[in-house]
Amino acid sequence: MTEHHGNRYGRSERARQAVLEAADDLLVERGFAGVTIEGIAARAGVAKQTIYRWWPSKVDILMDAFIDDMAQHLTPPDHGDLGLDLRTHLSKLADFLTRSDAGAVFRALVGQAQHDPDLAIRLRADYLGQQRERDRLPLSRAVERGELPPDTDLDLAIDQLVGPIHYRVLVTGEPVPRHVTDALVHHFLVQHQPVAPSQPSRQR
Amino acid sequence: MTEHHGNRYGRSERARQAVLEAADDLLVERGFAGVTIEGIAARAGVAKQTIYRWWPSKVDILMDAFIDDMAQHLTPPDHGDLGLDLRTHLSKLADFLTRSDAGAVFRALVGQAQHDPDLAIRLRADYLGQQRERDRLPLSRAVERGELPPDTDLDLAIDQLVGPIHYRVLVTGEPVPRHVTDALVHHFLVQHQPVAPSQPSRQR
Amino acid sequence: MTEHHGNRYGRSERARQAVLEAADDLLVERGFAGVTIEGIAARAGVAKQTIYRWWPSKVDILMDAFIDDMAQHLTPPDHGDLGLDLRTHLSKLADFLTRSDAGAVFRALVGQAQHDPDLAIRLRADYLGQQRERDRLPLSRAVERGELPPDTDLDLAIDQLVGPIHYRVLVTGEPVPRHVTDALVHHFLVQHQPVAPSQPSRQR
Amino acid sequence: MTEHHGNRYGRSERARQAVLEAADDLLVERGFAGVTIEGIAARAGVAKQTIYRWWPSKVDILMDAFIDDMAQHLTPPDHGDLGLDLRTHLSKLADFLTRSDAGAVFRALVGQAQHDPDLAIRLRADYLGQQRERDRLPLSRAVERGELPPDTDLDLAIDQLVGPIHYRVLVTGEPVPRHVTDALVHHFLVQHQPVAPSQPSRQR
DNA sequence: AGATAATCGAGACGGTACGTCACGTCTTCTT
DNA sequence: AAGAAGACGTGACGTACCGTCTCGATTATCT
Repeated sequence: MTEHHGNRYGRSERARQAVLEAADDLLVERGFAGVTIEGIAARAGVAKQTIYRWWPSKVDILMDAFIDDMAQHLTPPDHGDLGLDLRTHLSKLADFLTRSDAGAVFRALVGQAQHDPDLAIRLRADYLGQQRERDRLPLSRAVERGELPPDTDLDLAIDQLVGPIHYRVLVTGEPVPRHVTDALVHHFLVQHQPVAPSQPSRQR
Repeated sequence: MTEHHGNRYGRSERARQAVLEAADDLLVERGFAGVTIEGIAARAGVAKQTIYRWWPSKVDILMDAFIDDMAQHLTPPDHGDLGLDLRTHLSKLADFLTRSDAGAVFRALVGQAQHDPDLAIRLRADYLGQQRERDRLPLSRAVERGELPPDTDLDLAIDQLVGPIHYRVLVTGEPVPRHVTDALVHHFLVQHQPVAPSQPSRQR
Repeated sequence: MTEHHGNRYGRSERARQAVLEAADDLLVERGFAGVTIEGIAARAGVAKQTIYRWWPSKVDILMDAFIDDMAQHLTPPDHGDLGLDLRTHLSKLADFLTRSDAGAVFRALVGQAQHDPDLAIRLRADYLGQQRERDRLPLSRAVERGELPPDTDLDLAIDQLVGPIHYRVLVTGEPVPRHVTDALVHHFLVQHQPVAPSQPSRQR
Repeated sequence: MTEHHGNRYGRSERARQAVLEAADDLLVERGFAGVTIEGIAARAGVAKQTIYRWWPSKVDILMDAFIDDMAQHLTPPDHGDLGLDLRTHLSKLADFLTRSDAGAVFRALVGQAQHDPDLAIRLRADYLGQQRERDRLPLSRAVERGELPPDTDLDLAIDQLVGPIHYRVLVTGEPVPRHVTDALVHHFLVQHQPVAPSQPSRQR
């Protein structure tokens, strides 16, 4: 890819990358209010018009940055054991939400989505759909393996597993340590485990 | 209360009410971005300085408006039965979050809190603490009645019950119908019911 | 006059002066294209909005500055002698147009008026009318004194006297030295002097 | 001339014409400020780069358009009579300045020249020099015929004749009807007519 | 019965960021 | 080589609100 300043046959990849990085950096450094089009343009060494040419608003920039970051993340493992898979997945999810830069962008986007129905729709279309697919994987595999009954309501199950984590992150602000995610998985398994009366031990 | 333009010994209640109502109206009519100090002042027939004298920022105005609205809401009932209490409470909570004007203000405040750590702190101090007390009531009463074991982790229980509801409201945007809240309560009860090994049926 | 930052009972005189001076300075230093609202605001230490509050455009600022500068200028003398009055007046006019800062502003305004009919109208209303009155004074006094016939077309006379000066200044760019203005006056007097056939000398 | 999009051996005459016409049209339709390179390019169906390749600025385009229009205009007639020649010439000049499209372009260029010394120089080099030659013709012929004394200052004479017309057009905005140009000629002839003491009538 | 001082309305002020327009330069592909 | 197309960095435009300030009017209490 040759360096150029743009022409009709394609936009400048250099400008695109610089904008996404600048937006990401500004969000982490100064918070959502500190992300301004002018600030991004100045930090990225890019013209405001170039930003407006390709992104309708600053949240679209953050969305692009977020999608780029998320490309390969949060795909749950497959150990062939529901409990282990879930514990690993939820723990990673909690870490992502509370500790990573991408998680900070996600929180900002979800926050802004409360004020902006269009953003909410795009966020669901561009990210949450895929994420829900990933969240569903360990469960559907468990159904196939017979670990879960075939009539299990997987959507409700996902809400039960990831809902409390998001609630802590977005509402109460409490941390989500490992023992919390493990406890969520434990209670979930209790609900659905075929009750085998004579073997009471089902803890990991 | 007589109309007046200021006096030496106290603020104008009329101005306070007008500001809170204007802020509320603007939020509902034009969304969070449409709530501006200048807009509130103009609609309330109040000087900007009067607003700045009494509120540090527009979110404080919304918070005041919200607290006023919430004064007596969402106190869970006491039927003496954990399942019934929880089903009623969660259903009301879901309605509040998804359907009421106050719920719209709450969603806006939670959204803004993602960008504004100070607001997050105030929101927890001024509202969430009380709300969590109310959420805890049915559970603590159940412990006293012996419906739940005394070592139950009530905080985790609350997260399990209200977390999925908030997750739907704030993140996925899906509705929270009655059968969802009932299912949440059902699964919660299954987890904590003293396991009676020889009677596998545990559906209500 | 107490220093203040503006209130409903009057604008800031300090800001007004600073804006007019900044505009004047920028015109002289960088030319008309160098006069920008942002530049004026920056140099005057004033907010752009303050400029837009009081002036519709940059030419209005220059007009104000010009009117201020012109308040007491170019009033022709009264020596009781038409030739002397006119020679003095035209010479001062030429100096004003070619050498003074105010003249530079005038040339810029006349230039812009070629592109902007509204400005042309305002320029005539706010300045040229008064200036024409001043130009007319020596002539009307001469009529009263009997130096000029009472049916003299004074408007045409003014055009004949000041027209060539403006032509040089605005069109050909040639200088307008004293001998040129004197020659204009001389020829004008020749035209209108009552022809006394037997006394050919009529030069001063 | 075949339609083409560039070739190796010379510029596109089609593009040149389209640019000049577009510039002219925009000036007449939207005024000087409405003439932009981007607007010309769009209307002419020409790339911006093509314009920049051949003209340094938009005023150069207007200048080209103006010179094209002016090729054969305003050459004064030769009736062998100074008064008649001048009356005809000045009347045509006034019409050109006040009524023609080319006159509108000329006024715009003179206006812009007040802000742009480079343009002023080019305008004088490319147009005013030739025009001054044309203005001088009737006078120099009159000198040759003996109608004017050989020591007449022709430059001053031209300024006296065309100066007031330009003054009205550029400064006061008054119309320049026939009787005004005739009066200018009349007064000019009075100045220079050899004084014949015994015949006072010298009106045309 | 005033006098008085905090509060009120109004709105001008110095700022920041917005989103748009046109500039003049560039790169690419076509003719 | 010249042209059409259009992306690029640049800078000014005019607008919307921000939070601060000053002003004159209002009015409940205190002298």
